[in-house]
Amino acid sequence: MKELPKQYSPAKIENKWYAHWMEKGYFNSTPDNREPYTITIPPPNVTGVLHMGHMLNNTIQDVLVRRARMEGKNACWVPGTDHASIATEAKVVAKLREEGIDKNKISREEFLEHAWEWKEKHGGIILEQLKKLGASCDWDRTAFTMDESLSQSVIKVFIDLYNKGLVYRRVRMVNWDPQALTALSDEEVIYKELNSKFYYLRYKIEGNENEYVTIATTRPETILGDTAICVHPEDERFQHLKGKKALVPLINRPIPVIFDEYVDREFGTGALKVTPAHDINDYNLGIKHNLPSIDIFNDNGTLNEKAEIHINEDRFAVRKKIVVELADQGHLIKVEDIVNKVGYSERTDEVIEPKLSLQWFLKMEELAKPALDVVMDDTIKFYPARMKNIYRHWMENVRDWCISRQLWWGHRIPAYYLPNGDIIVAESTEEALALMKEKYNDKYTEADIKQDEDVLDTWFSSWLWPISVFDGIRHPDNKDIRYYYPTDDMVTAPEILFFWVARMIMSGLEYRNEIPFRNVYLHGIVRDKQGRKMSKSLGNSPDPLALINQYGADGVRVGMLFSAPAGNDLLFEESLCEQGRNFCNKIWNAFRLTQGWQVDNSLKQPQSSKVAIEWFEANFNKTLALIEDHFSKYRIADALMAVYKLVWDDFCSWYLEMVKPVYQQPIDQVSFNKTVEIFEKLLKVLHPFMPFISEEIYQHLRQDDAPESIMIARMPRPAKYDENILRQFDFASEVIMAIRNLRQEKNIANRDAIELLIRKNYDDQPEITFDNVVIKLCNLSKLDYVEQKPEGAFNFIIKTTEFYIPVSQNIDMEAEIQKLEQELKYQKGFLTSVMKKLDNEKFVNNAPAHVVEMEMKKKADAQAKIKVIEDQLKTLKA
RNA sequence: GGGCGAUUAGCUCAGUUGGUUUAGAGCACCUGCCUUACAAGCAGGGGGUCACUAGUUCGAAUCUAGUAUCGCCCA
Repeated sequence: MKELPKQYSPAKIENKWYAHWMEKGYFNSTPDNREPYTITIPPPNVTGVLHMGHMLNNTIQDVLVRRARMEGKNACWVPGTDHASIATEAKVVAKLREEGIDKNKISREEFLEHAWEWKEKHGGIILEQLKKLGASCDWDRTAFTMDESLSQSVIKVFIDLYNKGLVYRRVRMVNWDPQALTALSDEEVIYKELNSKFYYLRYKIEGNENEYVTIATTRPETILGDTAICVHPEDERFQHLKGKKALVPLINRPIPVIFDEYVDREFGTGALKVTPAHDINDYNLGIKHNLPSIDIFNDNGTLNEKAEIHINEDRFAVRKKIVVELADQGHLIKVEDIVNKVGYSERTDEVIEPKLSLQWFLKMEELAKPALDVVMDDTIKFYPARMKNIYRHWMENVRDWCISRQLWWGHRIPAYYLPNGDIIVAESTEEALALMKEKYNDKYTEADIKQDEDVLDTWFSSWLWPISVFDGIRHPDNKDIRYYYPTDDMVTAPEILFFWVARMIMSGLEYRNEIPFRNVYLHGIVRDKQGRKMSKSLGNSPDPLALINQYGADGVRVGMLFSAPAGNDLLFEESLCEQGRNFCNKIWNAFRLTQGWQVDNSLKQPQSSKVAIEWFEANFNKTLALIEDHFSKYRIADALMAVYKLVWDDFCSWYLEMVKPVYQQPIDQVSFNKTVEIFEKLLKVLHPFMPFISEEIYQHLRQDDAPESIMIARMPRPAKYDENILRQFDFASEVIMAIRNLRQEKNIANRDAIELLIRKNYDDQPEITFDNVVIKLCNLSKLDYVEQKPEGAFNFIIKTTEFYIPVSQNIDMEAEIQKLEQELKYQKGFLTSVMKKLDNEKFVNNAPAHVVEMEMKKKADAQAKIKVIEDQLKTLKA
């Protein structure tokens, strides 16, 4: 037999098996008569590279998919990427700039050519990286949100929603990103707490030389866009200002003083400057009081001519300058420190400018209601369930979704504008022309219509993902969509619950009249050990591929899952991967051990091996049931831990030690075959978590008639098992541990054989099932049952059975007595606590019968044990 | 400011409608071992008044209220 290395080395093995699986097409799925199991990947950003969050996300999905496949389901995991409008466009613009090309100087078509070129070259790196992790995606189905079929689906949906009156175009206050030069949805704005300054500014009252009104603001540069001062109608301090006008400092524009209960009298000075063009609340006030809006900003965040001063200077530069000017001219009363929240662009990290802008919106209210219902009534189950509350809160307060973006990379909005202001929404220019002709005859020609320049929000394509990857929008009755939809599980992070999960549910209900998935598993965010989010700028994120090189994909998968109890953020530590790698090594060495055995088929199976096998099988079935229960609750970390202990503790530490032949002795045929069979079953249970090493060893062990890959083998199902043998083993293992402990305490080397004498009390019959195992694991030369306590022996008590180990050396009687007295004290304390309950009439009367019974048994056990200890103490002291 | 959730061993977490030996796991830690599968290992061990206070109950880590601290979401 070939010599196996002492240490498992994953690199070559992992590449070999992944290539093999691909070649055999095991990842591919086509509809058949089996039950489907479907996951659509949360499409990573096409500009992205693999980070730890993806590792966790995709490890979980792969575990679920591989398990389902082994359960005999037709498993389909659809991979893909989204086109990430803003991020990709930013990358392409930057690349062009490096090449000396200005985006503004080239046409839309030329730009898109560059963008596609970039995508072909750099997009999808992340999918290649997922292969290193072992992801069993059906790569033939790889989708991209700008593929033809998915693009057409997006356009179709836009048109349909427009025709239903759910999509509309309107001037509204939007979140403007002055760097990306586009509007963003509310969800793309991240509010950060900042230490800011609160400037108290006084405005002169028109016509009164020495009269002022003082306001407080964090954004002094916006005074140039003020169109009113607002105070509370019941505020005594400002009654005299009724009908008066204030003058905006520096530019002396008169603005009215208005009265509205919106103002918080306690906050600031109680007087509020109103800038309708640059604050959402002011905007609403402006509408109510019919105020003009003065938009003082250019799209790039510099001031425009409406500001009158500081034209073309940046908003933050102007803030600094204007404070000085206000101070010089006596308008600045004081400056306070204040903590406030400022919105930043999720993509560019630029400070968001609230801006009035003509944009496309999707009405959410009607779509949200049914999407809320299916989650609240558990048609779609959330794991962890508490996320339902968060979901509900959002869905009940949902606002219309701004879906247009001032970008080129993405799905161009299919709206065509006519010279008379009419809008035609159509799938193509040809169709738009046809519709125009229908409506206006030959009044206009193609030259008169102009398509909207903007594209749709990327999420407006992602929200169709579970449908569009199966082409279910364009062809609602195709075989794939009918078979795979609704999908089974959606695995994602809570941070995109609203961006994505909620909207997928809406679109699913709208376009399939059916939920998109049955379960949503929300895992936490991967953080470093100090609880900080992993990020490039902090440099606290390990490189996933480097980790895989170092610990193996199996090791890293195990490490990720160990730290990921359901729903919690996980604090990642590299040592967890090390633990995963060590686990691989343990499995590998168990394999090496069995490989080294010579089989002698003339040998009779020892009783100890027979009983070991019976015990292991019972234990295996019990654990399988536990693992299934964990999976049913999406407790994947717990399921893994159960497998880990089953393999390491039960199989390696107990079972193999029990059946292992003496060094250089052969093993009998029956035990060998059974051991291989057990090992194979364990590998199957391991496979979803550790696909590579399980396949490698499976291939060594498998018989010719077994499935040719563990990937397509069947997952063992729990069978009935004998509780009795588990109980007997528990007792035997207690005895074994006690003897090991005693050997260590008394310095008796393992190679020195010892004798064990057992004295049963209370007429108990000896249970001899595991006696041969005890003899073997403890190196006993003799095991006997006796009536009398022997002289000159160490002893211990388990339950009410006394154990003696005779020795020639002197025994420290004091120490033995002390040990027994300590145990006696514990037992008496325990008995007291039990008696407290049993002496309580209310307890005996009210508690359920089985609880009282249990307490009675505890009492009897404790009393019996106390008596044994006391008897022993008596003899020792005599 | 509004809402949600958490607080159990040094760390990360279980603890399933309140009752299974006066609370469990993994890691870390301590002790002893190079015992021919594995030192990426083996054998053993210590460690918690379940955040605090009151209440409900025969019985509370578990239910209720309040307090403190932390986290997340939203404005």
